[in-house]
Amino acid sequence: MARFPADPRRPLTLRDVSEASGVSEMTVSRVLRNRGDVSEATRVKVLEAARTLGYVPNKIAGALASQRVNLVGVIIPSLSNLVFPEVLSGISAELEDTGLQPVVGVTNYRPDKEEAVLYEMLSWRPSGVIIAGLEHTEAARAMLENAGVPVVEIMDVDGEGVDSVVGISHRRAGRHMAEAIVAAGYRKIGFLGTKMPEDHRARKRFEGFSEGLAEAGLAVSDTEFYSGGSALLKGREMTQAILARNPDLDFLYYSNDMIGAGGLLWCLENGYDVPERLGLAGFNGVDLLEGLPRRLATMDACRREIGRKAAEIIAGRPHGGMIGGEVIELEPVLQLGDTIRRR
Amino acid sequence: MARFPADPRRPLTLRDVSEASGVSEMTVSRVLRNRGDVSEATRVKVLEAARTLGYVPNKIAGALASQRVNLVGVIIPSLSNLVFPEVLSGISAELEDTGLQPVVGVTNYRPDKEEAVLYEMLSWRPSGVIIAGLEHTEAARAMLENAGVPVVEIMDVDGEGVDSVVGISHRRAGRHMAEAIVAAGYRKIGFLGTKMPEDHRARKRFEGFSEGLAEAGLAVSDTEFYSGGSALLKGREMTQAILARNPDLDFLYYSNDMIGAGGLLWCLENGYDVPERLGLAGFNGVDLLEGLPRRLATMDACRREIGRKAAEIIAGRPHGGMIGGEVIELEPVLQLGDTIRRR
DNA sequence: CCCGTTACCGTTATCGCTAACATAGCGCTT
DNA sequence: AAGCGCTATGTTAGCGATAACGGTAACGGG
Repeated sequence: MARFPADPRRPLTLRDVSEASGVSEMTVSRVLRNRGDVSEATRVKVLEAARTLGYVPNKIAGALASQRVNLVGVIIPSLSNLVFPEVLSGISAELEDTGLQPVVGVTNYRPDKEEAVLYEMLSWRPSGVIIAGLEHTEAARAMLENAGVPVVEIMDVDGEGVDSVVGISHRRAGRHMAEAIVAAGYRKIGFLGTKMPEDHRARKRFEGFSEGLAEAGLAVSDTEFYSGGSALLKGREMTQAILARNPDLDFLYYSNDMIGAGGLLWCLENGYDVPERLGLAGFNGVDLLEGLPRRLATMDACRREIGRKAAEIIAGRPHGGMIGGEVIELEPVLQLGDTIRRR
Repeated sequence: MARFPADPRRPLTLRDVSEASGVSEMTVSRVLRNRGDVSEATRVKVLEAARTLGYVPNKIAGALASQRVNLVGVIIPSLSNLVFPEVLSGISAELEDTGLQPVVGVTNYRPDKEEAVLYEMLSWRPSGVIIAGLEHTEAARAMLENAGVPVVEIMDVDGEGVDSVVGISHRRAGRHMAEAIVAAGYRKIGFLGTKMPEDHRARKRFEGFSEGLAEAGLAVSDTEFYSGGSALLKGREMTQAILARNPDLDFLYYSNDMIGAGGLLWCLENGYDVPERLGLAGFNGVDLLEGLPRRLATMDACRREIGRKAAEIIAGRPHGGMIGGEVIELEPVLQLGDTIRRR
């Protein structure tokens, strides 16, 4: 892999390839991008030269000249939540052969971090932005509006979006779960969730859940919140705590499957009769649940599908075409599992 | 948020800000990058103008002009493995206030995908590359060597690196586990793992494990492999299968904690005396294990620490300074938990 | 033999920003 | 008053690619 140019440490440019193959830079550029007419002979010559030199195109220069960037910014709160990697996988799959590529930014559920990440992303002039949630700082919202590229807000449809929106209604999801629980005859219901004030979706589920209970003349009897740590362990601890405080609860609704799984394990170990004496339910439908001793009731949050649809919208917009934003609401499916009694 | 320029849809540039604030583009650039001396008065003026216009700098142009890119490419096999998000979190934490920013690429354990992702990343001329594993295609290796930026290969030290290497020896990890198991008096040992031929680290653990047993005059009595699906569930199924085939096994070594956890749950449900009659161990030390009925024996793979150290190396290299690569080997810690008997 | 077509390839002018150098104004020294 | 050293700002010349257009060779029909 010898280097012809004078300074062996200078990074390679189109010119190096052009000199090595005896054609103009423009022709090399055409070959490398498969664009325009190039004779088979020179095409082979150029590719050969590029390969032996080990040339890697400089997309920075390319993007500046063409005003085109094949990146899609994806902004999510966390990677350790398991839900978001699944959304990502849906996005990647859909983007696979569109020439577009996702770039991920993580906010840790902090609005200021989200704003910073968004700013950073937009400074690379991506072809589109996919961002979790509908709640943003004022500045972030302004940036999204003025970005001049398609924006898709995902996960949640309960609120006003900037452009397109793909998600589920967490409020209705909570309400549906409440209805199912009431229908199954449970009456003294506890709620266990995260303490994070910025987890708007969990909050909306809780609100919808409360409303659903209210319609049946019920209310949440007790709540327990946590933050940080191993979710499975927290689920155990919280379950123990809430049941110690309130032994006559007959249902526990967890804001996610992980703490729900922890609660389930704890209940089984401590001899609770699930689902007769005590019902349990989580949220998300993570496939981890399949390996549990009993299948926890949950609701599938359509994570992969949300990713797919969002990517589809970005990929479908013909280069900045500002068509009106669409709102796609998916229907989460209730899975009763083995922890809600059936009759 | 009014727009002064003629065409209201034209993206903003430095010139717009410069005209709005009455100074040269260069001065605006200086203000926005906090570089060079600018009087407080003009600084305020410029920031004000930039803010009201909603200007977002164009890093593409900036990078081209300055030959500097604040991105670090991070290439990992998967996001659903839980291990890699943790590595990522270590990287992000360390990069937090260096001005550098990680950009993630996922290979799905496919060498050809890895090569493609690497090519794509290098075409953006990042300041460094962090890549999982030591095994790459020939072309990928050549790209890494000629990239002209620091490269850190992570997770594994059993092999030859391109530049710097941060990880643990999976071979020795397997061997240590074997020694601990033998020392605890187990003799008929089964191994359960992934089928993936490209999971070199799991393979190396298995090899080291076999060597460790061999030194005590033992061998792996039976093996069971899987691919895809819910790891927890697979752990159950494999455990059932291997024990049905080979009821006198007295120890099961799992290649990761998830299938180990599934196995543990299955064993407990089916009345196995763990750890007396049957010992179990996994690998990784994921904190999910804390919520299990019993603490699975495992070895911490130092995931966060690996991320930190790798990022530290990238951040510490003064802009392309090609100092010789360092090799940092971390020591995984054996945690006996409750599933290896102690005497 | 001329001219229009087609197929291929080169030239020129940016893209938006920053490195490096140039310059202007100021206070102070000697 | 000239000269010096600052500080604050402007000017110039690219960075490495691509868009848009221009040019040329080869060919064929009239």
